Amino acid sequence: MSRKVTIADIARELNLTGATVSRALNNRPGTSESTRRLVQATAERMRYQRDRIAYSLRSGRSHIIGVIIPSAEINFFGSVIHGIENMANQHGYNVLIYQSNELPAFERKGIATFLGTRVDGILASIAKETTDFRHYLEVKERGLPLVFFDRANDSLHIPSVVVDDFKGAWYATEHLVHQGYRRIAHIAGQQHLKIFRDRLEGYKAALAANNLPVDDTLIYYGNVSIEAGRQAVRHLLAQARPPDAVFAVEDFSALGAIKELKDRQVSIPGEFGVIGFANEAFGEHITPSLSSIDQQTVQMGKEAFKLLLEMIEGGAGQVQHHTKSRIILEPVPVFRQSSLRRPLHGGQQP
Amino acid sequence: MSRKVTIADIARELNLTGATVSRALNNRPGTSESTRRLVQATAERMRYQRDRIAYSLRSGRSHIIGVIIPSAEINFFGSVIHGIENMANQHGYNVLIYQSNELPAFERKGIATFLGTRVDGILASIAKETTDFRHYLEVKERGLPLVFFDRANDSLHIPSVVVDDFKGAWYATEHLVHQGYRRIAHIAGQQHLKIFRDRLEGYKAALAANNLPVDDTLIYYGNVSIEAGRQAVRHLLAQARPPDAVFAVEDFSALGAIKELKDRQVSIPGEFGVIGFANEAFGEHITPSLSSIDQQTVQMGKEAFKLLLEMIEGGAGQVQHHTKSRIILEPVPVFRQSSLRRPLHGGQQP
DNA sequence: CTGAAAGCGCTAACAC
DNA sequence: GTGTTAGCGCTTTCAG
Repeated sequence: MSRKVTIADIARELNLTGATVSRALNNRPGTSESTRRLVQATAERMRYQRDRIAYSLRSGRSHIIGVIIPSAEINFFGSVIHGIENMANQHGYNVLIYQSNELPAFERKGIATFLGTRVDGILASIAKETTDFRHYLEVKERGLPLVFFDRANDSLHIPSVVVDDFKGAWYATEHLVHQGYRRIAHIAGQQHLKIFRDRLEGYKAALAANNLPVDDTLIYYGNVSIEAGRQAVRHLLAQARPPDAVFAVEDFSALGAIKELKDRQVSIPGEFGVIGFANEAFGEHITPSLSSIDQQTVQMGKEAFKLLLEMIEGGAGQVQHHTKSRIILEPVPVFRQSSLRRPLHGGQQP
Repeated sequence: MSRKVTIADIARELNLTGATVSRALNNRPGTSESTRRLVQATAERMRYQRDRIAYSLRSGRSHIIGVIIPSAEINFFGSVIHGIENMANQHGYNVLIYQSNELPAFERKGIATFLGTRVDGILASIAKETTDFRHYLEVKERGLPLVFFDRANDSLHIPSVVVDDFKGAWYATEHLVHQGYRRIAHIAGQQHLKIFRDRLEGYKAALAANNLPVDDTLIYYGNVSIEAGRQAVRHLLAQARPPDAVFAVEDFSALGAIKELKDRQVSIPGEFGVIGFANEAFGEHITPSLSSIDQQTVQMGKEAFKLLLEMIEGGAGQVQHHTKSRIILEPVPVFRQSSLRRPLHGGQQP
């Protein structure tokens, strides 16, 4: 085990002192051009590598950011992490992962270890079970930069990066209208989550804007699962005036709906149109392929890191005023077979 | 920004000295029961939190492990990370993520930053483009615990956790035999990757063991993609004596094969059986649903961490001898519609 | 332009 | 049992 080479080693080698070597390595003023070059060359030769722990202790900066996600197993978050890590890496930061498993207790533990590790900032997506947000507010009060992504909570006044769920739902619903569907149902998600509420509102608004009535009997409240999608279809088709299309709050409900419709020999998209939300990987491969709304996951990760970085570098105090503290990404519709019964072209409007 | 509370603060509060407080907090011998309790209570009250940076600098241990993966966007790795992080968390460790993006240059950079951060160990899955393994050998020589997962390289003699690709391929192939298929083709992957070579060998061995000839014209060498799967089917069906089933080296090729077969109105599994490898999420949802071999991703992450932990705690030197340095996980067949043309039951053997 | 010295917060040796 | 001291590796005053 070859011992690590330290600044002291280099200093000894060159008959200098640690201070000078440090200055030279960091290109700080107060060293002659020649010694700086000499020092840097020897450092290279000796394979010197700055000890970030010591650096952190001294400087108070770790160049590490902490990221709290519900689970790395969920595709969506893997994709966001991808965006975060790539951007962080470009800026000399590393990424510490912590999974909440959707439980507030883990969130608190994650924040605690992050504080101990002196991360320079925290990115977080709130756990489903979290209703008390004090641990997040404490982070803010400590002056540690914090940015939410995807699952945010506006009332906390903490910067966030989210996708525009309202608009995405609007796009999805309006697309079904343009495709000639007239009774459009909605499979809704748990209403205590803002993202699902927003989608419901977007759905309603798009109907209204297109002079279609909002019929509460066409809204099915489920729990975001394949089974909920199946149940929704059973429920909707049993009605006196059944719908001819459905916008599902996310892709798994949409998948359940498609499965149930196929079981009942309802042709998609001919008799019935389906569109989901999230653009999960499977949507492209099922039959019929699933139309959906893409949430720009990688971009979300990148924007979240950039916002955090501004806060870190700007000094957390001022950021609230100087930087845009709420970034809303544009959802991107992805139209596939499940909702297309007429050719797509530019002039879709009536 | 309320300043951090340190051991010194507690000591001052109690008219003690830092050393005693430290001992008490860490339940180390040499403190009276009463003071220990007192100290711990005050620490709690003052919301003391141990500074891990200082701890690390002093102790040389960071309780952080570094994980190098090709990309967090790939499902498989997200799932492994899930296993790693959960297990690490249980043992008081945190996980630093670094993506290689399949490039050795990033791997080297990742290792360098990990060394700087004094991670206690490294878990890595080798990038596809990596052919020179010196950076990994250096980690080993420095005595820093290192474990490969999934993408390993035996010749380096570095501990690893992998799934038994040979056996998985054997299971897949033999299953097709048991289902009555007699001319079984294989869509192979790039042969410079060991995992793909092993699957090819498992396929051949299973055929031989079942007294079926290994016919080289039934092996298609592709590049692991949907398109390769389609090409393979086109190629195979054009032959004088076409196959009646195919074992694809992974699920995307299998998916391509299914798409092409459906386009050609070949009935699955009646006329033609298909099985893949990896048990990707989409396989369950396509039509027909895809049979595959599960790679135990979460388990892989957990085992990898446990092995690394043994090395960390045991002292890296001895581990080579004391611990099982190569863990081979049992692949788990998942039989679905694409390969089932007779009912499954216990007595499958002829 | 360079050196000496202090200190980030913690723990481990060695006193007492 | 508790205190004193030193030091992990680095940066940053303050002197020279």
